[in-house]
Amino acid sequence: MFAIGEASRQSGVSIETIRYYEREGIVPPPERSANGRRIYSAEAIGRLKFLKNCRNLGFSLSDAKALLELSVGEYSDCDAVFRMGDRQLASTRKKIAELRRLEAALTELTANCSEGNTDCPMLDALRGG
Amino acid sequence: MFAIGEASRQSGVSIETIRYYEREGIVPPPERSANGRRIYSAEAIGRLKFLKNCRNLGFSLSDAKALLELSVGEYSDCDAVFRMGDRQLASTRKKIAELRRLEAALTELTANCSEGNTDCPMLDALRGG
DNA sequence: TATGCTTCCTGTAGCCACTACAGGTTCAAG
DNA sequence: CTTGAACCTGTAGTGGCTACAGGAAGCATA
Repeated sequence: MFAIGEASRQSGVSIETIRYYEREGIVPPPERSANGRRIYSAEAIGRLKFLKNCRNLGFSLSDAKALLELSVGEYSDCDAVFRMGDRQLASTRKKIAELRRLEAALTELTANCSEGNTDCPMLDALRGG
Repeated sequence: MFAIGEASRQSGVSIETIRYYEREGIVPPPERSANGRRIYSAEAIGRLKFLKNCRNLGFSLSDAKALLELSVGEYSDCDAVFRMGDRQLASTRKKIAELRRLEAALTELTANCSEGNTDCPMLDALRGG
C-alpha cells in the first residue's frame, strides 16, 4: 500500500490529477490511513497507469473512464474497445488533416514575408476575406 | 453602421464571441445607439474579420490581438509578423508530429482487435507500462 | 525537546476560448 | 395591440487539469 506521492511516481499521474480523478468519479476513492491520508493498492495504481496510457493516446477522460470500465469488466469486450479505438483514430486523422491545412496556409503566408517589405503580405492576407 | 447581428454575419464571428472580445479588450468597445445597442463601423467589422482569419490559422487570441495591433500600427512591421507566423508554423508542425505518433500507435493497437478475441490486445497494451 | 523540511489534507480559483443560458428591454411588422 | 426577433447584462459551464492558500502531520537532525 502506497501514499499518494508514491502512487503518483509509479503511475506518472500527478498528485493533483489523482485527486481530481477521484473527485470526478473516474477512480473510486481509496482507503484512508488512521490520520486520513489516502492509501493506494497496486491495483489502484494500475488503474491510474491505465488512465495515463489512454490519455497519452489522446482519448478523452470520459473515453478513458469507459475503457477502464471495459478493462475491469467480467469478459473483455474486444469489439467495443476496437470501436472506441477506431473512432479515436478517425478523430486523430481529422485533426491531422486540419493541421496540415493550417501548415500549408502558414507556409504560404510567411513565404513572402520578412524581406523588408513596406507592405506585409501576411497582414494583407489577414485583412482579406 | 451596423447592429451586432449584422456585424456577426459579415465577420463570421458569433454575437456572443464579439461581446466576449469586447469584454476581454481584444477589440475596443463600439459606439452605442440612443437605446444602448452596439453599433459597428465597417472598420470595426474589418477588425473582427481579421481576428477570425487569425483564429482560422490557429493563432491564439493573444497572438491574434498582437497581430491586429501590428496591422493597425503606423508602419507594417513585416519582420515581427513573420516571426509570429513562423512560431505558429513550428507549433503546428509539432502538433502534427505528435498526432502522427498517436495515429501510428492507435493503428497498431486496433489492428489486432475485433476478432472475437477472448483477450483484448488493446486492453492488454493499455494495462501495460 | 525543539526545529525545520517534506508530505499530505481541503477548498477554491485560474487557464483558454468560447458557449449557453436566464431574465429583461426594445423594435419592427402585421 | 400583439407577436416575434433582436438586442442587453450577468453568470455559469465546458475539458482537463494546474496552482495556490492555509493548515495538519510525520520524519530527521540538533
